[in-house]
Formats: sequence, C-alpha cells, structure tokens
Amino acid sequence: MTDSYDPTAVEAKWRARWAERGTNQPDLDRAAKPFYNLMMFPYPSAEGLHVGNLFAFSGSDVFGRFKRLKGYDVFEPIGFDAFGIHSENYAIKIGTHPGELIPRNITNFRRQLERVGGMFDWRHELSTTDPKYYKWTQWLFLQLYQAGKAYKKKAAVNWCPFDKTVLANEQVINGACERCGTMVEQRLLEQWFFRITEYAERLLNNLDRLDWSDTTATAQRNWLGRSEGAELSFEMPAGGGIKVFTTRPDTIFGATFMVLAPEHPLVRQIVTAEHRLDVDRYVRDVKSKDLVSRKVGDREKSGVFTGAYARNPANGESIPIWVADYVLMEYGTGAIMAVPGHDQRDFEFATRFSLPIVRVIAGDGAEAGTPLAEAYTDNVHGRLVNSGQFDGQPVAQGKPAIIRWLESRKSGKGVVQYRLHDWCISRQRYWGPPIPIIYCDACGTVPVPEKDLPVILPPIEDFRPDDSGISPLARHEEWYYVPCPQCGKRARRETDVSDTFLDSAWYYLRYPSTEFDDRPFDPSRTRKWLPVTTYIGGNEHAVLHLLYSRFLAMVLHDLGHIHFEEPFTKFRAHGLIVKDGAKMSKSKGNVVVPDEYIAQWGADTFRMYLMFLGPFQEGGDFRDAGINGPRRFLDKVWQLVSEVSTEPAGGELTKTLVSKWHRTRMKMHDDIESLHYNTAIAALMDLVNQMRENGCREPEMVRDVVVMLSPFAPHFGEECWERLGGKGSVFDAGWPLWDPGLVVEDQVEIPVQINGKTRSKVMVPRDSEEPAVVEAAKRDPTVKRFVDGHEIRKVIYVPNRLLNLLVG
RNA sequence: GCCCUGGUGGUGAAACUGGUAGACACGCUAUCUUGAGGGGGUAGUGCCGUAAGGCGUCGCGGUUCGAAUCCGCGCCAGGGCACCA
Repeated sequence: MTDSYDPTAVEAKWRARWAERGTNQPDLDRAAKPFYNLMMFPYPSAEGLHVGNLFAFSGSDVFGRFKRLKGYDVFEPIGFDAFGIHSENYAIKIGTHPGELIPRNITNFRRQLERVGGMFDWRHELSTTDPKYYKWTQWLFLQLYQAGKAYKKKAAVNWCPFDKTVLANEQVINGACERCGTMVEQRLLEQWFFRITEYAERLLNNLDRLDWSDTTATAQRNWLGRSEGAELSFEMPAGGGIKVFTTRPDTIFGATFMVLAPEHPLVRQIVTAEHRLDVDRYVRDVKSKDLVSRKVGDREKSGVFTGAYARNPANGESIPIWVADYVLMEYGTGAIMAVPGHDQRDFEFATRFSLPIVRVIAGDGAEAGTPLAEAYTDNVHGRLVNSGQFDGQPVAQGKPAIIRWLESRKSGKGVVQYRLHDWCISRQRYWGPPIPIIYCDACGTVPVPEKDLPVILPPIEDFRPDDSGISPLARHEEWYYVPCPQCGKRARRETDVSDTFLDSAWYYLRYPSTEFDDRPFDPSRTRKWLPVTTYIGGNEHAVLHLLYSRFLAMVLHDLGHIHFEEPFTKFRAHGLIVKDGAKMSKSKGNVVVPDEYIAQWGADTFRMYLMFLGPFQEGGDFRDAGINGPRRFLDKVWQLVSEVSTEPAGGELTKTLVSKWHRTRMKMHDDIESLHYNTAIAALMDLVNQMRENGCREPEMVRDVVVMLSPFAPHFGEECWERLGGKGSVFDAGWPLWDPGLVVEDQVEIPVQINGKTRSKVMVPRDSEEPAVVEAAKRDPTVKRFVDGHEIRKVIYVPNRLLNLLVG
C-alpha cells in the first residue's frame, strides 16, 4: 500500500458510506446509553457558514464523536433557525421573497455541514419555517396563553419612519436607523408578552446547580439583575401615595424631591393646572425620541416640575415631584425618591434645577455638614448623619434598621427587584409564525383551537412592513378575516408574528420527535433523550436564547408536559474566531469562507487545523499560516498505517514508549473530555513523533493512533481503520483503555535547584527517598561546583518533582 | 462608568493542587536528498555571552525555599452591560 493520502477521494467515499450504512443514526427508541450532543443551530444566511461557524460545529462534533467512541449512543441533530428579521431584511434588500431565499440557503448550509464531516443524524433535520414545526411553536404560545403566562399590553417600540418598520434596539445606532440613518421614534403598540419575570428567582437560583461555563452563568445573573432594597410609599396631601423602589433606604432622610417617569400614570393626575402645559410638552418630547438614546447615561439631565408635592415618610418634609426621562417606567415602580447627596444622577438633576442637596452619609473623616462636590455613593463605608434617631449608625446597620422602622409605620417594606422584564414576543413583521389568536367583536380574544393549527403564514407578494405600524399580514384580506371559532361571526386574526427567539427556545425538544406530526415531542423519546446532555454554542446567546429556553422548559415542566425544568445539563461556550482582531462579520468584510480551504486541504485537515489553533473555549485569530502542519501530521499517520507491522512487537518496545503510549491514551481522553482539543492533538503528535523516532510500527499502537485521531479527522480515521483491517466503523472501536501502572515511568528526572535556581537535573528511580536523591545530586558536577565548600542548610524535596538545596 | 475575559519566544500556543517556563505546531537557519514548483530527512532555534554564567511570562511592590500561577496597586487589549434608582 504505497498510494498517497488523497483527502478528496477519502472524504467522498466515507460520506457515501456513512449515509448508506446509517452510521450516524442512533436507534432513538432502543439506545442503551443515550447521549444528546447538541450544537446551537445556525441561521441560514445567504453567505453560508464561515470559518467561525465551522470552528464551533467541528468542536461540538469532536465531542460527539468522542462520546460515541466511549460507547454512548450519540444523537447529534441539526436544523435551521430560518425565521426572523435578518432573513427578512436580507430578502427585502435583494428583492427576493424569503420563502424562496431560505430553502436555497438551507441547501447550501446542508452541503457545507455534510462536507465538513459532521456526525449529524439528518433524519431529524428541522427548520423553524416548516409548518410542521411552527405548528408547535404556535401550540406552545397557546399553552402559555391558557396558563395565563401570555398577555397583551401597550408598549413602546422603536419605529423608523423611512423604512416604515419596527426596529429592535440593536438596530438603532445613536438614535438612528442602522439601515437608512433616519432618526427613530417611539411608537406605542399593543404587544404580546410572556411572564418570564415570575420565574426570575427560579432562573437565578437554579444557576447554582447547572454545569455551565462561568462566563455564561455570570452573564445570566447580571441580566436577571437581582437587587435587594425597599419599596416605600410617599403620601400626597391630596390623598394617595407614590410608591418608589430604592436600594438605599438608609438615605431616605436625604430624599429632597421625587421623580416620576414620563409614562407614569400618576403624572396626569397630579400635575397642577399651571404646570400642565410644560409637563405635556415634555412628555411629548420624550416620546418622540427613540428608546436607545433615551437610556444613554451621559446625557444632560432634563425634566419638568409637576407643581405637586409629597411627604417624605422619614422626616415629614414636603418635597416637590418632578417628571424626568432618566427615570424609566419599566424598572421598579417607575418612580424614585431622589437623594442627590448619594446618587450621581439625582445629584446632576438637583444641580441643574437648583434643588436642595443634603448629606445623610458621612464617609471616613467627613463631617455631617461638609458640602458635596459630587454624590457620595459608597454604600459600604460611612455612617448616617442628619438622619434623626439613626445618626451615627454605620450604613450596614442603618439599612435594615430604617426598613424595620418604616415597616412599623406602614410606609414601606423590604423587597427584591429584578432587572429582567417580561419577554415581548410579538413582531410587526412578516417572516415568522403568526400568533394564533383571533379577535371577535362578540367573544373578544379567542385562541385558535388546537385542531386548526398551524395558522399558516400566507405567501404574500408584498411582505414589506408599511407606515401603519401593523404587520404586513393585515393586508391579506382572505387571511385576515376568519370566522370566530366560538360564535362563527366574522372575526380578525392577530397579524403579528412571534419572535425568532420563541422558535429557538424549544427546538432541542423537537429533534428527537421530528417524525411525529400529532405531537410536539413524544413522551417516551423525551424521557429517554432529555434534558440535553451537552450543549455547545456561542456566548452571544448567553442571555437571550439560553434564558428563554430555560424559562419555557420551566413552564412546560409546571404544566406537566416534560419531566425536567432545566433543558441543558451542561453548557459550554465556544471561543470566537476573529480575523485581524475583529469578529468575523460581513459588514467588516473579514469573513473567511471555508469552502476553498476544504477543497484544497480536505475537511479533516481543516478540522484538525481549527481544533489545534487554540483552546476551543477561547477561539483565536484566523490566519492560514500553519495549516500545512496538521496536513503533514496526517501524512505521517498515513505512512505509519501503510508500514504497519504484521506482528505485535511484544517485549521489544522500550518502557519509555509504552509509558508514553498509555499516557497518551489517558491524556487525550481527559483533554477531549474537558474540550482542550489543542493539547489532545499535541499529545498525539508527540506519540507519533516518538514512534517514528523509534521505528515503531507496532500494530496495536498504530491502531490506537487511528482511533484517537478519528474524532478530529473522521473520514481519515475510517479509511485508516479499514486499511488496518478493522471491521465496521472506527467509531465503534471504543476508546483505548490505559493501564494506570504503565502511565508512570520507572525513572524520573528531578530538577536540582541551588537556592531556588535550577542548576541541574538528575535521573532517579521513581518514588526515591530524599537522602538518595541528595546523594545523586551531590555527584552531579554542576551541583558539586555550587555546593562544595558550602554548608547545606536546608533541603526541600518534593518526591518525583524537585530538589532544592539551600546553601550558605 | 460598571462587569467579565485575557496579556508568556519571530507566530499560534503549553505549563498538574505554587515545583525544570516555552510541550506541540508554524516560521526561520544550516545540511542532506544531483535542480525546481508550499516535497521529504537530519540538526538547531527565548534573549545576551566563545564559555562559565546572567536575564527572561505587561509594569511596580509583596507572600514563599520556590511565583506565569497567590495578594495589592497600576497599564494595555478583547467582549458584555449601561440614566436599573
């Protein structure tokens, strides 16, 4: 066998072989050791998968193939997240209907994913745009609706008057539409929400027992934004009170005014006649701004006085009530007590409008009367001043003491606030699953009966959004008007579609059950395969996708549909492949298309290269220098395979080599398990180098090299396995076991330090005692030079590690 | 501004619970394969020095027999959040 390695031929052969043999298709009903290896499914863009995507997919695939070698029945499904604004915008831009564009893109993605050698079970491929899929997305909506977890309310959205479309916050750059540059406005529209806030505490607490990347869990914690504080009530002379949330109840004596968000319902009630005009104008002004720039922190404070006053419950003082846009309706109660002495924003506001600033916390060395040049916001150091009976208490004690005092006077209570908002799931767009709701003049809001699902997204020519702020679906009359499911009279459909994140929040549940049309997820399949064993994906989804998925699983669990409430037992975020220091993106023009690399080098070399370039969870900068390294390595292995001995070497192998062999089995196993693919590959290269240096062609060792290489280079592995006379697939060969006794060597090299500096090394038998090692060291000429004529004052010996001699 | 990550040769990177810094690979140098096109083998390759040796993991301090690793204070880069009361 002297033919040279031809990746194109080998890879084509095994792609065909896998398809024909069903190698990648576990028996979902009878699998003995199910392992659900999930990778975040891609959004099928027109450009195809770039190098960064393939890095992520390859890494996930290596893990799946490794688990397969470990004897698991690995289910590695794939699908397409094909609905959404991205697809729709691109379709608008090139003037093609998304219904035409998306299948084309999917075909391309499928080709790429197959070409790179993913162990995908294509029988279970899904697309979120398939009515067979979104039927159940709609069903899910109905489940939430019926459980009272979905509701409708008016909410502000960003609106681009030129593109006549609703924009997501990310699509607004400095207050302007990212596409046309027009200044964006706020519009109030009726929107559907899911009550994710009800689950905030559970979403937070469960994080402690999930095996997730730290960065991801931290990002979720921040997003949930738990704050402990108090809800306090400020009474108004006319009756009624204003509720505020504060994390600093200890500063209440310093509250010199109040601020309401412009949207606060009380604004209209309390404003006095002489201030009405000003307040109305201000509120209108704020509404004309977009949602993003309103929340920019470094803007100059603006606001207006309502003419009304409230009573500070701590000291009874009458304080003015203002309206300002730095207070947001969606957090806390939409109203604050302003403490300019100890909150920078309040300080700026007070300065701008000449409102009194009172110090109620004195930091180290500060006096009660010292004026403030800026807010003193330290909430750890300092003691209360100008605070009546609480004067002198440290902040840490003052906080609970004041809460207790206010509770006893019924003007406040300790509460926990979350930053998380309810999930707005409606989109005034075309390319998504229609929300399955019907509005009837007689019966009100009526859910579409389950038997009528799916509500098919009608194919309409003009899918562009228009000036009305109403989804394009409203223009499709035959679709829009529908008999009411309850009374049969003419009724109207909900014309909004649901958020793409709803599609992707449950796709993992669908994969094992794609062949069932009469249920979203088959109970026994679900019980067998879920929750997902290992999930790998990008950290850009740390909050949205991963949080929404967790929320939906909790709801489905509580409704009795599934047996678990956390969908992803183990989650690992892969690193990002950047190019010239920037994340690959089409707008930056630095996207590297993998196809030509694969055509030139083959998928196996390319996979090896990507996995070798750095730690999988860190990613790295893509440059093609060095891709010939992995290729050379594969050539070397190819040669080993073609030169393999026919007889086992037996006792001829050196102990060092045998030990290296077993160590490699162990190290690669542990490294792959922890996703350290780069060092696993390095270990294998090391073994191969040693075998070549020793002229070793031992059949079992060559066989192991091929097996251990195969997760990274699957086609290559199969081909070599076959050439070595292996039966079936290499992935059924099993990961080679190591003998713990052979992993260590008999002789160890001990570095010898003199006064902490390494001067020499000595070889000693493993587990030598200190005196023996010291003797050996003293015989070493270099050591001798340093030690002779000096007294050894202290010996530090770490067995099998190091010897440190302290000489005087 | 806040919160994460990270900073090691010419390059990508290794380094177990504090114990030989630079594994593995790219590149480079020399040399062999009678010459070539991204071919292969061998040797070398952190820096200074002929050598002995000295200096080296962003900087400055500290803990320790011993620090890339732990602590304090800075600096720089990437990512995320951002008027959240």
